[in-house]
Amino acid sequence: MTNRKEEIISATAGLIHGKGYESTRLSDILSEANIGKGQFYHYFSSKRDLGISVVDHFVETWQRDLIQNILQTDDYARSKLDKMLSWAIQYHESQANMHGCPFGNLALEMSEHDEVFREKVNKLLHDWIESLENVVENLVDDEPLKHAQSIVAQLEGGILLMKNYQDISILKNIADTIRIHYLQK
Amino acid sequence: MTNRKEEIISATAGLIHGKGYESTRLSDILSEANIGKGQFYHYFSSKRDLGISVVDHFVETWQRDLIQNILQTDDYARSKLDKMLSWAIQYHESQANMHGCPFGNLALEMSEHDEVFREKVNKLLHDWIESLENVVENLVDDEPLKHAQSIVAQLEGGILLMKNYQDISILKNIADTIRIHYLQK
Amino acid sequence: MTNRKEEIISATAGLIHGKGYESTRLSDILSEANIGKGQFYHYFSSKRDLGISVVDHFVETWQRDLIQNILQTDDYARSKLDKMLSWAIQYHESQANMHGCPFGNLALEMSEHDEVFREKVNKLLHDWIESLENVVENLVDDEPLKHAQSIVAQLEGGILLMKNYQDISILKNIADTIRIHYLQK
Amino acid sequence: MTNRKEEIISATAGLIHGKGYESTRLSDILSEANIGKGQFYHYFSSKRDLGISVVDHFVETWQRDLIQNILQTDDYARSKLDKMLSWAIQYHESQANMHGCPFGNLALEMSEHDEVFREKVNKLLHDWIESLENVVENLVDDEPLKHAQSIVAQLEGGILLMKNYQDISILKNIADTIRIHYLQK
DNA sequence: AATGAATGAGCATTCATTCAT
DNA sequence: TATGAATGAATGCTCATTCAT
Repeated sequence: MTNRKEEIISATAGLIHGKGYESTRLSDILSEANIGKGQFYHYFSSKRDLGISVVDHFVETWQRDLIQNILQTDDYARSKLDKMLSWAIQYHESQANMHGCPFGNLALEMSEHDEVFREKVNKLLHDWIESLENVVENLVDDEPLKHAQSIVAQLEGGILLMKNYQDISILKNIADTIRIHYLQK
Repeated sequence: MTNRKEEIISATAGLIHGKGYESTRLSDILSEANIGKGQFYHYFSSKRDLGISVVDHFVETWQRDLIQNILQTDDYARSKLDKMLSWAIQYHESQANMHGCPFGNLALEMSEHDEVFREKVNKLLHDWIESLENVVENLVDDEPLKHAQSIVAQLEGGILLMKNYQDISILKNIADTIRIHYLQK
Repeated sequence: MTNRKEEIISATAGLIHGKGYESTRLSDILSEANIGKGQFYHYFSSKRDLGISVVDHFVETWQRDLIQNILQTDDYARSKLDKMLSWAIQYHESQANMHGCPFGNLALEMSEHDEVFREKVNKLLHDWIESLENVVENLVDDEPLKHAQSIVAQLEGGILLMKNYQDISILKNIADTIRIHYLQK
Repeated sequence: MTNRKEEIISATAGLIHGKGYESTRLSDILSEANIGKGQFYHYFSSKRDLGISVVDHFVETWQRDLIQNILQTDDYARSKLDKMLSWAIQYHESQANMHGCPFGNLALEMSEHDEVFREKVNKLLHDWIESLENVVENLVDDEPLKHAQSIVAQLEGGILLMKNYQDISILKNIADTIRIHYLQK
């Protein structure tokens, strides 16, 4: 049953988000998903194969929750940007430990090691920026792409700082600064 | 002579910058520094001991090149911010591969694994933001700390995007956006 | 099947008896048991884990062969003491090299290094002395505990001398002396 | 100066008594004796060379303190045996931790590994038993050698038990039993 | 007589993957 | 489908000894 495969992917997604891809051992996955080695290799050909499925899983979630359900709705641009910022903060507030952004983490860990990981992360970041560009062009006069890049960079950089400070307030400050710049007038 | 120790640190700094701390194997260090195992453990008590020395090495370099020689000079605030952005771009342009920011990389890799690494990275990020706050308060009317955080976040996030895109132009875009916002008037 | 685990324990028991715990290298165990490293760590979490299993194995054997089957039977006290001495001599005579008493060896090697080893050895020695005390109280008028301690000490000391002399006759002399003292009248 | 060599031997004697020969690392010796590697290899050709000197040192001490100054004096036999027992107890009482008998420890650790160590320990044990035989022949009617062996075995076995119990009272019990047997009449 | 840098074989352990059942 | 025994290269580290100065 494919449910089992999905369960393994979900269980591993949490591990990879928290510890990174390399530091997530097969044994961690096995005990987290409560399966044996044979079953693992029945569903996946290698740890990397699972890793790629996990990235796909993250991508699907963000495509749906962030891009489709927030950035590509019929809402007002101001509202969409505001919702995106709230969504980001709530995402990190809901975690017991501040693991950071799964894509930011994977971007830094895997970009130079594995081209397939890099491209999948790249695609998501690109889609995010592109969708945000369409939102932002209603809010600025010039070069909406650069504004979208700047906003995403601020968020990813803010999450990086937040993770290192282990303090969510820095991400909230960043969100405030973005709101003041683009929404307050 | 202590030169040998410095050589090992320098050689390892490049490896850790490029591959991360965990993925840098002792065997990589040994062949990069052209030494044997015994010699390594003569100078360092463990891989982690060396890792900490490497972080200290990065911190010293940035404290000198970025904070002292750019942000804390007698220069005009506008000039300091401009030089910082140019320095960042030149730093990444000079590398064969885009390894990203050593501190950003370590922040994401080590924050949740090793408190000593986290604190050292944290101290540098904090000093950077603080020095930048003093610069920025001459350029904005309100809450210079948040502006400094926002600028550092944009740079770190921009470097993260750059590394994943393997394209430096995105970092240049971010620098442009910062210049337009703070310097152009 | 758990047989494999037992095989490893048995093979290692001989090595530890002959060379001591520390001097028994994992590589010795691996080639003696004819297994690979991975297999070893499949059955045991560490060398120490195996070491403890080996001590348990020795304890079980002695509890059965010496304490239950000799000292705690319904036999006459004189007969029990006599059988114990014969058992001890035969134990060391049956070995190609005189490795000494596994518990005496471990007592001296491990007492100050590892509390778990010490306690396990301690328990066996204590049970031995206690069972012997019950035997001896039928043979002496005063303080059977001290007599039991004295007999065990003579045997352990005699085995120590035997091992250093590499000559079993000294142990036989000790057994004679004990027989003359407690059995001849 | 030869004083330096003696200092190294003395410092190492304590280490080997406490930790055994194998577990005493060259680095332990170096820091205990406060010397560098070069100096060590100036005085000794190897760790084993030092180890043999340490055994010689122990042998000399016991030859003097036990055999000459107690067993081979003009004292009464009863007094000599009594003094020997008191000397043994005081020897172990004066130590912070109960390291056991240096010769018993070395006998078990080295007998099967190194013939030179074995022979040196053997010689001392033999001399001890021989001297004690001469004492004991005044106290018993038959086979004084076996009595001397029995007494030494009881002491060595008692020290072994004492070390494993980490309780000196068991050695005192053994000494009592020997006194009652040979001295009380 | 002395220093400590350098060597390298050896150590216990980890881990993704394969294979027999 | 599923189990977990088996593999073996690789990892970080130890340690007695040698060597250049």
